[in-house]
Amino acid sequence: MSDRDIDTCDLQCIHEETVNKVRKALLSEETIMDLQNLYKVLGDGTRLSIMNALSLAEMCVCDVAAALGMSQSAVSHQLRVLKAARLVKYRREGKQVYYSLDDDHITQLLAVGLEHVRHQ
Amino acid sequence: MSDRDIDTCDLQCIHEETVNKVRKALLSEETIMDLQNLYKVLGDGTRLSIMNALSLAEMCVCDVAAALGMSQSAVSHQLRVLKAARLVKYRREGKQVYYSLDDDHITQLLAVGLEHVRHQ
DNA sequence: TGAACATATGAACAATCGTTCATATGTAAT
DNA sequence: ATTACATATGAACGATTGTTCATATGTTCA
Repeated sequence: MSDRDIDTCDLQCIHEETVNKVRKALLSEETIMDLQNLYKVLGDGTRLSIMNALSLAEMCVCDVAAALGMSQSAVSHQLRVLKAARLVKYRREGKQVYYSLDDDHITQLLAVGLEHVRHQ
Repeated sequence: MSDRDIDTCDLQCIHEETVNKVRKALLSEETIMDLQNLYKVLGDGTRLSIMNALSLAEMCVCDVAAALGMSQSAVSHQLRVLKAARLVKYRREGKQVYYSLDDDHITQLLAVGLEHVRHQ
């Protein structure tokens, strides 16, 4: 009963076995959405620049703004997005809030992308 | 002469040494743009689903459409984007065009993302 | 408590993006 | 050549997103 027909589409030329096999093995919609959100967050030049900067040193918000030539507001907004995606962590010290990459795993995430980009 | 002042921003609270050190070590704008484009392409549920499907089997366009319940047009449009980003490759056989992931490197790119997502 | 300052956030506007619909291209048979 | 069909592409519309501007929050020091 778990094997329903393909009801969403009536195209021809289908390799039914392959299609059915693949359908059963697909990642859950939720996982896809999580992945989508992760890569979407990384898919912005500003945020990548921030990540790049933070991979070089822990920095407070206005350091990041100065290093990248951006407004404080824009940086803060984007750090919020990065924080929500668990890509950066922060630490308060007096009036400043210091940001850094969440863990080494994140560095790897960037490294794999860099490898692909440079592999041209 | 390579060490210009910070002219784009006049914020206070700057750790000048850190900022200057980081500025010098930042990736080039071009590299950032390439990375942005890569992750932006991956930052879409439809394209991730297609990648997911192709990681399970080589498939022709209408197989992908059937497996994911999408229109042929939408799939074709997205495959074009994936192709441009060198994430998938294709092979013509008669009227069909078979797509698959470009190489093992791409599989790794997805795997690292998956790891992060599941690491919650 | 009040001033100074680092950071965060809300609203809004411009730009970007993914889909659909219609149609074009290209391949294989008759 | 003409028909059938798999795939590709162009235009356009609606939705999403990143920035700016204005302002709020929260911390330190006098």
